[in-house]
Amino acid sequence: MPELPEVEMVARRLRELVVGRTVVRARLLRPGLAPAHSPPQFARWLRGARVDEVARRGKHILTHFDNRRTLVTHLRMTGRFLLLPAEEPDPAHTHALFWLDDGRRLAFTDQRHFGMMLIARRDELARAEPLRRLAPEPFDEEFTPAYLREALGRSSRPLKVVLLDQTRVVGLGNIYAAEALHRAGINPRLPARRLSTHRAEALHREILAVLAEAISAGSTLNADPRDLDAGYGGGGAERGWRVYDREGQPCFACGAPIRRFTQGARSTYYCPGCQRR
DNA sequence: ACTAAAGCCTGGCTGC
DNA sequence: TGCAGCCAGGCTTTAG
Repeated sequence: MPELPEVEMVARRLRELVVGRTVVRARLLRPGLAPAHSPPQFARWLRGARVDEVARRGKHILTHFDNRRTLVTHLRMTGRFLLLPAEEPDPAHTHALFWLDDGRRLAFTDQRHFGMMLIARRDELARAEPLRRLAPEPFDEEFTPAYLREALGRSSRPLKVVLLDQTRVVGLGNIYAAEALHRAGINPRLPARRLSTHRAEALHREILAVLAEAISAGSTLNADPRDLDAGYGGGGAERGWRVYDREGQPCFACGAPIRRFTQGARSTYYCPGCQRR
C-alpha cells in the first residue's frame, strides 16, 4: 500500500533509471488506466520524448519530459513499475509499456486496476486535476503546526478520517495516519476540530517523523535496482509498525492490547492505553 | 461548506 | 473440499 514514503522511493529509483532516457515507443494496453486519452494519443505524446526529471507530489509520481508534457502516475493499491530487459516477456497485469532508447522497457502493472495515469502540460499541472486541490507537501515550509490545525479545524469528522483527506494533509494513508496518531498519543476518534494547539504540534511532529523514518529506512535497502518498488514489500510486523496490523498484540509502549475498529469504511488500529483522548 | 456512503477492482481468506 | 461472500484500501463521485 504505497503511501508517501513508498511513492518517494519509487520516484527516486525511477529517477536513477530513466532520467536522460528517451521513450522510443509507448503503448497503453488498458485504456482505463488513462481514461482522459485514447491509446493512440497516449502513445503519440510520449514517443520520442526524453525524460528530464522525475518528481513526486503527494502520492503522485511526476515524470517530466522534454516536450513540456508530464506523465502523472498514481499507483493506488497495486500499481508498480518494472524495468525489463528487451527479451523478457510482459509481466502479468501489464497495462502500459514504455520502450527506452537503451533497449530496456518500462512496464506498468496493476493487478487491481486502481492505478491511474494522465498526461498533462507541465505548466498547467498545478492548476489541473488531480493535483489542483492537494494540501501542501509535509516537508514544505508551509506545512506547520498552525497550518495543520487550520486544515483540520473546521471538521467534526474523526481525526483519523480527516488525516486521510489529501486536500488537508498529503501523503498519509491508512498505515501512517494510524502510526502518527499513536506516536502523538491522540485518539483516532477525536473530532478534528477538537485538536488543541498543543496536540496539533505533537501530531505535526510525529507526522514528519514517521514519514522521514520510513523514507530513510527505505533508502538504505540494498535492493535489485531493477526492482522499482523494493522497499515496501512485506506486512505490518516486518515493517515494525507500532499499531498497524497488530490487533490484539501488546503495545510496545504500555503493553495494552492494540485494538482495531472500522472508521470511514477502513480499519483503524490504536492503543487504548496510549491514545485515551 | 460540509459529511457519509457507494463504487472502482481482484485475490486471498473465512465460514458455512 | 467447494464456494459464496467478505475484506483489503486510495480516491472520486454521488447523494444528502
